Amino acid sequence: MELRQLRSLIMLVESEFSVSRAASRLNLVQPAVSQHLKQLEEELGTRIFRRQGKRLVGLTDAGEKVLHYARATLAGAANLLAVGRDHVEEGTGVLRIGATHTQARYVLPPVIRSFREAYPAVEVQIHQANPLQLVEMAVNDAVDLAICTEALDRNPALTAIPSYRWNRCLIALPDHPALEARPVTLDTLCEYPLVTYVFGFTGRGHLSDTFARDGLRPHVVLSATDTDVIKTYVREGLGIGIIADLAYEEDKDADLGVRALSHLFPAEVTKIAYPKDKYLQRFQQRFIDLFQQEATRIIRSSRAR
Amino acid sequence: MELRQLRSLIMLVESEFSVSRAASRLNLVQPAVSQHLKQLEEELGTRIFRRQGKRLVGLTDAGEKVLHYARATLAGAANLLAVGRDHVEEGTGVLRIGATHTQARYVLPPVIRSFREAYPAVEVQIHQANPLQLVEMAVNDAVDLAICTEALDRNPALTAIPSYRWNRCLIALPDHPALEARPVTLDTLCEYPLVTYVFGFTGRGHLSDTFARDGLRPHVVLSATDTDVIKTYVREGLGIGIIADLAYEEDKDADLGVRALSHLFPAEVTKIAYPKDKYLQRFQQRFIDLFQQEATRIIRSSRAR
DNA sequence: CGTTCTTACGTGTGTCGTAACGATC
DNA sequence: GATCGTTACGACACACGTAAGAACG
Repeated sequence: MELRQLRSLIMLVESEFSVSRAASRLNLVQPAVSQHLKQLEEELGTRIFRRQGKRLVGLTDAGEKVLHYARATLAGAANLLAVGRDHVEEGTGVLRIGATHTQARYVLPPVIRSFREAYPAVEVQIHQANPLQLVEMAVNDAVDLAICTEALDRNPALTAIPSYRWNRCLIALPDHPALEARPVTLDTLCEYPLVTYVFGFTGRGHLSDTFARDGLRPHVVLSATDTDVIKTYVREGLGIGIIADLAYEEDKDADLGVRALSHLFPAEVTKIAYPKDKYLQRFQQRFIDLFQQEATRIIRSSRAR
Repeated sequence: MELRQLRSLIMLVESEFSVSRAASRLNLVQPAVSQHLKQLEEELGTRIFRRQGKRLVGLTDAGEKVLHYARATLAGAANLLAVGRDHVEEGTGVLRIGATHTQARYVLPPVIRSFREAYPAVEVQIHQANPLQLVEMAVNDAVDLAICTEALDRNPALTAIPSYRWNRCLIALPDHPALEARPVTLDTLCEYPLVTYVFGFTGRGHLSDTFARDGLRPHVVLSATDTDVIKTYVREGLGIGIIADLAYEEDKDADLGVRALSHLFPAEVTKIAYPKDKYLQRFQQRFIDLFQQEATRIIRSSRAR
């Protein structure tokens, strides 16, 4: 059994079972990959591919298990090489971060800035995705670190480090009556058309739960995956917005009224995660540290409101 | 990076850093292994071996990490092949069991018997060792399943399945006064010379703790790693014995008096363990099931006393 | 008929074994 | 000087690329 055979298997799966595409992505010719797959299946002595004619269209049950261990094997090999790189080309390489829109747009910029000062030779990549995608990307080593609030701590294959707590705030046009309520209650929020996140994004789960627990039905007129869209439509007068407090920017959002909502909803915890047993290079570890530092700064500044 | 290089690395470590021995154990010539190690070190770009002249004498810090991931990588590969074997040569292979003396001598025989009936083509190996060794053997894949009472659940790399509870009993020559005490107390046990297990073996830890908690100092005149030695010296009249109740055999030990001690000491739990994420072949899974069944039988028969 | 995988074949890389050399106790 | 390592070299294997053939829509 050879590592290249496993690479071919995995790339095949990630190429929707097109041998040709897998081959070109591996910088190989197609017959080479065919041979890898054939040899692997022969050595195992079991069908691992589902076929339609001579086309491969999926994995058998055995194949799924094989895929799992193939990933584990290559992950081990990758970690091994990472140990080497960490000791030699110190401070060079690639840092692949997976993050949701909220993180990428409002939290990461200052972290990235100080990281790039410390490690100018490291190429930083940010891959934006939704929480479920981020989990999968982290598990399959499509990113080195995943940052978001949901789902990360549900997967036992990941180590998730809690980084900071946040809550929501209400934004509205400055003259909107909702801003006047003392205090703002769940009922207040239900009186007006709401603009907030799509389910599964940025704490929307707990938000819906809270309304439901009080038997309330908020009138959501628009749900978006990112905060900028929400702000835009609040400015359009479509309704009042509920966003993550860390997404309210004192300077740029001065034209919007804001009220904290932390007394109404449970706090959310944003985490940073990576596969258990992954070898973290020094600059990756350093990035986590920087993120944690920045996180405490964020908390302080949004508490100030 | 090639798997054979990792095999050479691991075999080198397991051969006290003798390249020649590693080579012969791998059925290779010595220059081949030298080349593997050289290539590996070159590809990593870091020293991974500590050297004295041209002799390899140990690993650097980086080398230790490399070794860890090399093991993880090869474990993945082994699991992958196991998936294949499980689907093809169903019911053939090798089952390597690590067990303490008590398990091997008193618990396993009936399990092995029924397992061999079900899988006559599987070669069963029993490797006797102490609990700490068993943990290491399980982690390094020197055995497939490890069975003992201590230490197994302390290692996060292992899945440990609790199988059965047991406690101790007192054995003595039939006319010994200790057998007459109603009830037998810790004080009773301290009145006579004691023969029991060595620390670290077969529940000796909790035994000592219990005496210590009452401020008692039992008079241990002989400590052994296995029950047969204890029985032998009890028969010699050296003192009274404290052994695992499951090690008292109704038929063969009829010449010894016995009293349960479960009211004095905390129960012990024997576990069966294997590396997390190890692929268990069907017959391995079946062995665990058989062991669990036998375990419940044991409990019933020793409760009967 | 284009797409996709298989089969066939040649070339070049590289792995391992043999053998000679060097170092260390 | 015996043991254990490295270096040098050659033979065989094999992995990959090219090219032609076969199934599928």
